[in-house]
Amino acid sequence: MPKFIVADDHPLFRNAICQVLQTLDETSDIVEAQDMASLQIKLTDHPDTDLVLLDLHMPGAHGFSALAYVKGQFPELSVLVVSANERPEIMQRAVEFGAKGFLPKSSGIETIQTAIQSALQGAIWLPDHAGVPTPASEDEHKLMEGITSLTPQQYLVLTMLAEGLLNKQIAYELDVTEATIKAHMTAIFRKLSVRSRTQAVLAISKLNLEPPESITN
Amino acid sequence: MPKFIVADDHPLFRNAICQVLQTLDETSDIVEAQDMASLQIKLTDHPDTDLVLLDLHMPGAHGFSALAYVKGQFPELSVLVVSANERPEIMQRAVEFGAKGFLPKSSGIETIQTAIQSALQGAIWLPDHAGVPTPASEDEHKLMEGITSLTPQQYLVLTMLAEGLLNKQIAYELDVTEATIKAHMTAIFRKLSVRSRTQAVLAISKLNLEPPESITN
DNA sequence: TGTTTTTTACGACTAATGTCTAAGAGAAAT
DNA sequence: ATTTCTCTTAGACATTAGTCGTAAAAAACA
Repeated sequence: MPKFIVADDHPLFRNAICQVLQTLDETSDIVEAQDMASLQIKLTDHPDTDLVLLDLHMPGAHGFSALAYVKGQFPELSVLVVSANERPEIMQRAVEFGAKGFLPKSSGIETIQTAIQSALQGAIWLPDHAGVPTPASEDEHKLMEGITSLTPQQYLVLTMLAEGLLNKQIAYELDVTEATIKAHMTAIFRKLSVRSRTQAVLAISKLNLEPPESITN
Repeated sequence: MPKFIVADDHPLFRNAICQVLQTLDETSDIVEAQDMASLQIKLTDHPDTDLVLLDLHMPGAHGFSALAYVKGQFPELSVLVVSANERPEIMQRAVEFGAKGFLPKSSGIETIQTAIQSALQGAIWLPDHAGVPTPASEDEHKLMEGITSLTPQQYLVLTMLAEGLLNKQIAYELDVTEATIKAHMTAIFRKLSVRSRTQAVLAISKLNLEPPESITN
């Protein structure tokens, strides 16, 4: 009776994945999440989850930073990245950054089954066309480690910063004082090895897999 | 006797392109540029240029923003975008944003010749695998228009902002007062319809074609 | 050549950011 | 039960960022 969490903001696709999970094992325990906030909650509520199917484009998820954060919060958790992206480098990066594999959304049912089976058994799975590994730079790893070390609240603040919000606005949204946000900012800058919010934004935008977000819309 | 400017920071590739231009017409007048600053100078020195072969990844060029800026400064100029990127949406976008076509760096010599001939004659040229057009969003066009309207100095300041530099650092580099940079910033924000440097950085990072720049290194 | 228009530049002022120190509350781990 | 970590806030302070009005310089234009 494997436990899954399917994290994807597209209801149709989420359903499709759940269907496939059912066919694999009818006793599967399946939980769904549609954004990073709900994923956080589900992960805390279900610490014995065997595998998370993670879309890196949900609200609150900024590309690989979402993967880094989840792996930071739950280091032992198995994560299978699911994305519409088909670029071989991206697929390789997912594994390099701690995922059990990369599943393109264009995959057929058998492929999805194979990938999940593989991930459940602890193996790495990648599509045939994933190509040869192209290692990430030193800086990229440092950045991922930084995000890994962020606390939940810090990650939340970072995502809101990445929306272009002022400290004042973030404070209002989270119902805390501006002083608190400033404190979080300072902590975030330290962990990401940057010196300003501008540099923080630049840093995490380097982890975005989809180039112009609007291009894929 | 057509006049060309080949703008690419990779010397080997620049040479290769120049070779091809020679084979097309030995009387060709060919000028080279290796970054946006030198391109700016060459364009001013050679106002009768027939075609610019523009790489969108040169120093100072932030993806499509470079195309927008060049077209803004020289609206009548023909530009053929040259890039290692192979994504169909990106190729379509180049044309949508005013280029005469998109030439992948992986192209063979005959292909390159065809593309240049086509561009010289005023026609649009795209690779066979460019797929169907996927129009850019309203916001994207607004943003491109904003960049188009930037003055040379403003564009320069914007690129330095996109490097994560402080106003003070930009002022030092350009040998002007911080007050001047601040004035430029305000003007840039107006034109890009943003309210802070953070939002400006977010805006132009949406025009970056290659997602994580370091991934392709 | 004389006249707009644009670009670049700057100072003064206000608002937003970021750092440091310190400290309380609560949750989680040992 | 004690320690550790996170989240929270405050105040004081220093720096950075952003707006407005204005003026010189350069470019475009008549």
